[in-house]
Parts: sequence; structure tokens; C-alpha cells
Amino acid sequence: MARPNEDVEALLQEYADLIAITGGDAFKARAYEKAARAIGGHPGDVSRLDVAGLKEIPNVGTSIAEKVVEYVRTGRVEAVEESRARIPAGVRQLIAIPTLGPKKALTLYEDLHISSVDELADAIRAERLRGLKGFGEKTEQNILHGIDLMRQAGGRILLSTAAEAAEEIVAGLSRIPGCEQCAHAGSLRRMRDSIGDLDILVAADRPAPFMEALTELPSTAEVIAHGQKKTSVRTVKGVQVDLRVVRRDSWGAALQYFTGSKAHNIRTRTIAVRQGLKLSEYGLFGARGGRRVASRSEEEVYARLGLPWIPPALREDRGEIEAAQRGELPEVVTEADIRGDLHTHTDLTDGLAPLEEMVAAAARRGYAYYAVTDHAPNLYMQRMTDEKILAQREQLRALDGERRMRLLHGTELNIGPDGEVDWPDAFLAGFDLCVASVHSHFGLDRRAMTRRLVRACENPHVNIIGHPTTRLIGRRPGIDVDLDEVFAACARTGTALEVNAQPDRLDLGDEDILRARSHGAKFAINTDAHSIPHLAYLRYGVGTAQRGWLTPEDVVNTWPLRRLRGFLRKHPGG
DNA sequence: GCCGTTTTCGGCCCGACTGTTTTCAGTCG
Repeated sequence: MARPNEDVEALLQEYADLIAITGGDAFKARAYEKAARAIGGHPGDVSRLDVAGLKEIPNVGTSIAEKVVEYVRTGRVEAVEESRARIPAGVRQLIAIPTLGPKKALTLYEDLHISSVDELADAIRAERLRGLKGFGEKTEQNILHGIDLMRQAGGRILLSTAAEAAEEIVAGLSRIPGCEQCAHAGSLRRMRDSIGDLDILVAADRPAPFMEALTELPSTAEVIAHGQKKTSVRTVKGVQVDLRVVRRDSWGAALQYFTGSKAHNIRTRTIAVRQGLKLSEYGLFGARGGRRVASRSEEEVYARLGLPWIPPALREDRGEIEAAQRGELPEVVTEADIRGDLHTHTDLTDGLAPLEEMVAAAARRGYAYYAVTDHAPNLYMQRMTDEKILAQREQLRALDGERRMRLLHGTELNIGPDGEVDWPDAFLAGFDLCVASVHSHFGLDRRAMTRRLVRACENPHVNIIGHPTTRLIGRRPGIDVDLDEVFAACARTGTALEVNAQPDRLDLGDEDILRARSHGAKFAINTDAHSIPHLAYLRYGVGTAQRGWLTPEDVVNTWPLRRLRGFLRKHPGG
């Protein structure tokens, strides 16, 4: 089984949804949700555990442990199958629509026999929802808007989903004899925030074994096209994968070509033409004689065009060609530059792992420092208190310095509608750093929202604006705010903007980062980890930062601790 | 369904907001 923890998490979440839709015990549904999250966030491989081992995971009891074992052994769970038989899959799709939950979904199914998003959209247009209990005009509009949002995502998948699928496929194909090189290309290699399909590239003499292998992978659900040079499949998770096999001596040109972007490639091909050359996926050729002048590596291809190698994340024709020609390409930040994570949670609030386990996992990543920033009291459901956070601080101080990693005690404050935060100044002064984020009142008008965020920046204790736009990719647009004013305020006050690495956030996104950087703002690339596996999401944040042209100088958590502490004091020039 | 120095039953993160109601259900964080 490929990604057992994620598979099990998805299955239990589905069961929780089905229980909720069928009007089952809400607490039972929540129990499955909690178990799903716990298993998704469990660092070990759950497919290797027996019932007793599984029960040691918090929120997993006998019943769920037995279902997990049943799933690992047989690939299915009888109880889930029974629920699936009662509720069509399309009904479950309905609750993915923002503002539409399980209760409304069941009403739509029972009263109007609606069992897909398309049917729902049609029914609203045909005014079939009129008179349905609990459905008014505004509800119809909200649902239609939610459906629009979903469709805008256009079947694109999250960066993390794409990366995990690609790595699995690359690993599988790399094992085949005759594989000289294998890698992913396309928008995944450029680390876009969502991915349409996967491009996998192999260098080998004989394409056939690789084409065959792709169609036979356990993750392959459907073969879309199966040819000599290209094979396309759809995975069980609905991701389209295009595989191309090239000869080894074309590897560099092919990788460059299939990495894109299209706009970047148009520029490189134009440069080739001006030099009397022709660039294709097979190589860089003399236009007349067709003699191959470069193709083995990307470096060689770029060099022959008079350019340094350009990091994939920059290849969007957003000025990287010109910068490269001037010799002014940014030395973009890499994962190795990051010295610590400045936004993380523990099980004191909604994280899964206790403090000492999160700290140990962070230390294993080789960080020089690490900040714990659990939620503040105004996120009421987390039930934070002064006593709890102070007790955590003591516990954290006791762990400080183990394995040479320094610990910072922080919190994630809630920015209220007026820009105020949870605690008074005197209490905030006790933290090493404060992240402040918008978690409510998403609908303020632009002026109020802008004033709100600027006020947060002006708070002398607020060091980082967490997930600044609060967008959720494919689910919720960012808040309506004058970002330029916020970015200017960040630069003026010494408040960093977060590049939140959670794959469904990636917030700020690349274009906003570029704008913020032009204001002179600083950044912090943070995982917002709620479990140990989340610490590895850092790479998606780094990729996003690279797309925003950030260098280590721009990113405060690449700095040595001493310099970071100076920044956290927010004194001008500090 | 999970959990327990309030334990084997009876709770379960709590409150705000929205839209539909006419006193509250549903959804969200």
C-alpha cells in the first residue's frame, strides 16, 4: 500500500462524513474525524501496527483500530461499504461546497433526489429548491457561489498531492532496468500552488517497459493514451499523469522543455532563433544543418543560449530571462537555508503531538531554533488560558538547548475585527515572538479589513502576520484587503509576512510575495505544523518563496538567532 | 466511538455568524 496513513485518514474521514449525512450520532462522526486526523498526523506507518499498537494512537479505540486492520488486510471496511451503499458518492461531494453541510445535503438528497454537484446547480436554476425547508434565496446564492469556487479550481490538485503522487511514480519507474534518469517536470517542478497534471520524464533507450509499467502501477485507475512516445493515465485519485521517455542525450533539453512554463519556453526559443539556433525537446540545434549543439543537461542548454541555469520556480517569464542576461538572477532561498520554524502547534491547542515530541522532531531536522506558537484565547474552541500557556512556557524552557536547538516561546494571536489581539501588552511582552492571524470576520469591507491588518502590524508585539490573505486553495478566496497598504505597514514596522507552507494555504502566494518584496517587507517561511509530518511541508513554502524571488536575506528564519532576535524586538534598525 | 486522579457512564473544544425563522438550525473555525 502506497501512503497508508493518508489512505486510512481519507477512509475514516469519508466514514465520518457518511455518518454525519445519514444523521447518525454527531459525536460518533466527530470521533471518526478525530481518529482520521490522528492517523494522518501519526509519524509511524499505521499499516505495520496491530490493534494494540493502533490503540496507542490518541483517539483510536478498539472499534477504529479493528477497522484499520481490516482495511490494511483486505483493502476495504465492511461498515464503510454499507454506508457507501446507502449514500451515493455524489451526495458526499455536496458537502465540499462551502456553506453546504451534511444536514442540507441530506435534505437535498431525500426530498429532491439530488446526488451530484451538477444536479444541484441545475435544480437551483430550475427553482426546484423554492419552498424546501431551510432553503431561502440567499442560501441558493451562497450555494451557487460555492459551486463556482469549486469549478474555478478546475480539477487542479494541491501541490502536496501532486508531489506525493509524482514521487511514488518516479520511485516505481526508477527501479525498472534501463532507467538512466527519471524525474518530474511541469508545474510541479516549478512548484505552482496547484497542479493540473503530472509530467514524468524518463531517460532510457527503450521506452516500452516504462510505458507498460506506468499503465500497470497499482495507483493507475485508467489508461487515457498509450503510445510510443507518450503514455497518459489517470490515477485512482483522479490525477492525470503524462509520461515521456527520451534518449539520454536529450535529457537536458527534454527536462527544460517539459518543465516550462510555456511563456518561459517561448522566450528561450526566441533567444535560440536570434542566435541562428532551434530549441526543441530533443535539443538545441543549428537551424540550417541541424547539428546538435546542446541537449545533455539543462545547464548546457541554458549556457549555449548565453544564460546561467535558471531555477525552475523562476521560469514564468516574470523577468527571469532579463535578470539572467544581466547576471542578476536572485540566489533564491532553499530548504537548507532555513534555520528554524516560527509557527507551529502542539496538543495544548489543536496540534496532535505533545510539546516534547514536536521539539524532538524539529531537532531531528537540524534546526538551530524552533518556535512553539499555540492558539490564543480568542479562538474560543481551543480553550487557551493564561495559566496553560505559562505552564507551557516553563515546560519549553526546560527543553531549551537540547541537541543545541534553541526554543522560542510564542503564540498565534487572533486579529480581531478592529485590529486588536488577545492579550494586553504586558502579557504579550512575555513571549519571544507573536504570530498574528485573521481567523474570523472574513467579510469586513476593504477599508475596515485594511485598517485591521495595519493596526496589527503596528502592535509592537506582533512579529509575523500569519497566512496573510487566509485563502484556502480551491475553497475560499483571500480576504478583501489593500495588500499594498499592509505590505508597506509591514516594511515600516518591522513585521514579517508569513509564507505559510500548508499545502492548502501557501499564503502569501507567489504574486503577493513579489509585491510585498517590492515594498521592502521581510518574510518568514513557516509550516504552521499541527503534527510531526507537517514539519516536512516546509519545502512547499520554500518553493512558493522561490516563485516570489525571495533570497535568504528576505527571510528572517534563515538568519542566525542573534539577528532574528534583533528583528523580533521590532526596534527600528534593530 | 473515545475517554477517564470528576472513570466504565455520560460527557464530548465553544461560540459566532448567517439565514431562516418567529425561536433556532446549520455551518464554520
